[in-house]
Amino acid sequence: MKLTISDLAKMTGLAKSTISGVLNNKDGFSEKTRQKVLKAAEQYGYVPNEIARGLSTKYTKTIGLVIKDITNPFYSKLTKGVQEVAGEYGYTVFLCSSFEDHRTEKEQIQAMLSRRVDGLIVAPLLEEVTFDHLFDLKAKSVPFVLLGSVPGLDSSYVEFDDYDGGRQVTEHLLERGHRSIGFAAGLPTSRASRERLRACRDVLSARGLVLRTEFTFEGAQELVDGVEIGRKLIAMKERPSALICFDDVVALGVVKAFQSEGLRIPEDMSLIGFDDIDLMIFPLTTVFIPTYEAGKALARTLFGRIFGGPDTPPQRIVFDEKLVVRQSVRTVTN
Amino acid sequence: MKLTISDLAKMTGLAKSTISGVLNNKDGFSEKTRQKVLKAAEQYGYVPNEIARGLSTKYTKTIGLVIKDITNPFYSKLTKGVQEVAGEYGYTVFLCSSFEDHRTEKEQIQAMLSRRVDGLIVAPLLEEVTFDHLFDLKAKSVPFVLLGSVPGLDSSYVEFDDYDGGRQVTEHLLERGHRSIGFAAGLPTSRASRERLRACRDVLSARGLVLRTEFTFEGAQELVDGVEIGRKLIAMKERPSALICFDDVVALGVVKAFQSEGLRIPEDMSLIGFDDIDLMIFPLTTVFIPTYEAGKALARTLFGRIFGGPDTPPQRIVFDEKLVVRQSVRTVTN
DNA sequence: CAGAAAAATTGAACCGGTTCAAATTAGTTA
DNA sequence: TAACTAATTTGAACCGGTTCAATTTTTCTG
Repeated sequence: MKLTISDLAKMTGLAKSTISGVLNNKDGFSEKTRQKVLKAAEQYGYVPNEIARGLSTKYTKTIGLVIKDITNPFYSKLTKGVQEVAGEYGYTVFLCSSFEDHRTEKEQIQAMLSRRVDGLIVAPLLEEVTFDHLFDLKAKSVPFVLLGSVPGLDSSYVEFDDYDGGRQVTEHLLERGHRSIGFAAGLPTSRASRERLRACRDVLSARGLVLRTEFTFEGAQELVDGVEIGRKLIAMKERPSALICFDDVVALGVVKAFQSEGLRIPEDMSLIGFDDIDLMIFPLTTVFIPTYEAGKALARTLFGRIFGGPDTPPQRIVFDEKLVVRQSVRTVTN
Repeated sequence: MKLTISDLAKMTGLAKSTISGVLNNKDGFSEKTRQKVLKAAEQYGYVPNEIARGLSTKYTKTIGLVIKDITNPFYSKLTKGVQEVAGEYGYTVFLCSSFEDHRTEKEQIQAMLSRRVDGLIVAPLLEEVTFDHLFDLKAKSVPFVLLGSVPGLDSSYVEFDDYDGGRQVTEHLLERGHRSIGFAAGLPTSRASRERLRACRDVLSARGLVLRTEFTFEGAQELVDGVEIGRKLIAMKERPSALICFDDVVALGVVKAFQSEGLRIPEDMSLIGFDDIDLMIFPLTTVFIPTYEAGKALARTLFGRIFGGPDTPPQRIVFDEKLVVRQSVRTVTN
């Protein structure tokens, strides 16, 4: 059915190796045969089989991207960045989603490896015990770059200064006079969330304040989680004057809950998010995170390693986070 | 470096074919050798090379997904659906974005073919002249499913009843008393947009009304496009009483523009979108489109064809669109 | 316990490319 | 034109699996 290099060889009366050579632009072929081959390939619509090529060259021109959820603007924008750079290099990307499940993450990585990707970009779930699969990658010297560093693993990574983002946000709230602050944290598997929470606690305690447990929520990930947290807050007799949300999506959920009860942000509670997603129309004070740029950086770093060989020193890239003040935080005057 | 089947053969003293057979769960092997092979594979961490396997079996356990822009919730949700079903089948998906460029779309498809994907899901750009690449797929009998039918091409597809969606929306506006309606259409390459626009015109003209050219916009795709259209509308001395937007993202842009000028929806203009995206917190009247389900259906249909062979009759699946009335359309009383 | 049948294992060819040393052809030079 | 060099072209091995007819081993039967 499909035309192979041997077919072309037969048709042109040349050797397989000649066809291969010409098609790969190697020199040492007469102009005559070169044309003959090219014409035949063109005429019969020859499509090289990258699978076969990959088998001998060891390069599949393929990279794997393992993220948590493509539906989240954070990851879709990052993915776009990765794709764009990959395209420049003639690479195609396998998209895998861990769906926030650790076992799935491992399986996906395994699937990528068995498909012999030239490299991997992984946004790993943070699970205390089991980074074995990532250490394995290093041991097998598979080129890979992580989104977010993993303790003890000396690898390339791209990350955001989430601790500083958490700091900026908390200080901003303090400056605006807030003393009672709540925190809607993400899943415990999110490094970013942990860092932001840690920073928040640090900044507060430096002022002699604490994050009260009843104002601290966990596992906020999707819009509905934000809605639920919003509802809980509304139901409380006493509310924090401001809530820091793990990301804009969760913040949107909180806004939705408040709006549906006729409450207003920031009048009834101040709100802050992270990511600065494009689809935001609510004037949410948030933290800009260069996800698109990070996606590109991840891909560039990976290609650096793929083409640079196993001795390429690990790259660490940290992007700054930047507070974007809009109108969801009010000034508290006592 | 990497362990191969021949390595295992040497280590166990068995033949390559034995290793292969056991690893593929073929029967006809004694329990003793079976264990021996399995143990060795486990112990030395053997990872099968799907590339090599693909070369002989012709199955790469890989499908290609060509969409327009992963950043758009419509496509990211659809992608999630595709991924989920693919995962069930042990398949991995190549994600490609055409970035709304026809040449890129062709190149991406070509790239997928050269990587010998077992099948393709394509959300094709609608360009009058050149569907050749899709007809080619059929000619080469590559399994593929389209998102949206292509005129003259007898292939499997999954689509939404966009015409009916456009009808519902327009009739809803008419019922609410609107007579002066605007339309922010998507890119001319969008089938959905065309259908909706056509339906809108049809319904209006059945009532003796027309879509005025100055109220008809084209090329709305991202949030910023919506913002721009919103600004233009605000600047007009006379505005339509309602605007139908190609999708929720564009509608959000319009909302944003209005809000930033202190104007309100629906008081100052009614607004309707399409998609019913999750991230919507504005009470936008919109049309629900089951993108996630469609993604699953696309994948299922594709696997039906992949496993069913070339004689599998083309499947056509049409999902209904359903108006979701919220609060962005006011009732006009003359 | 020989002989036949059944079960288990093997070896070689193949998938569609790449690679490179060896062979062939063309071009120079004396 | 013979001899030598440079330019082309080729053939065989290899990449890591799968497949299946042929062979070897085991088990069963009379």
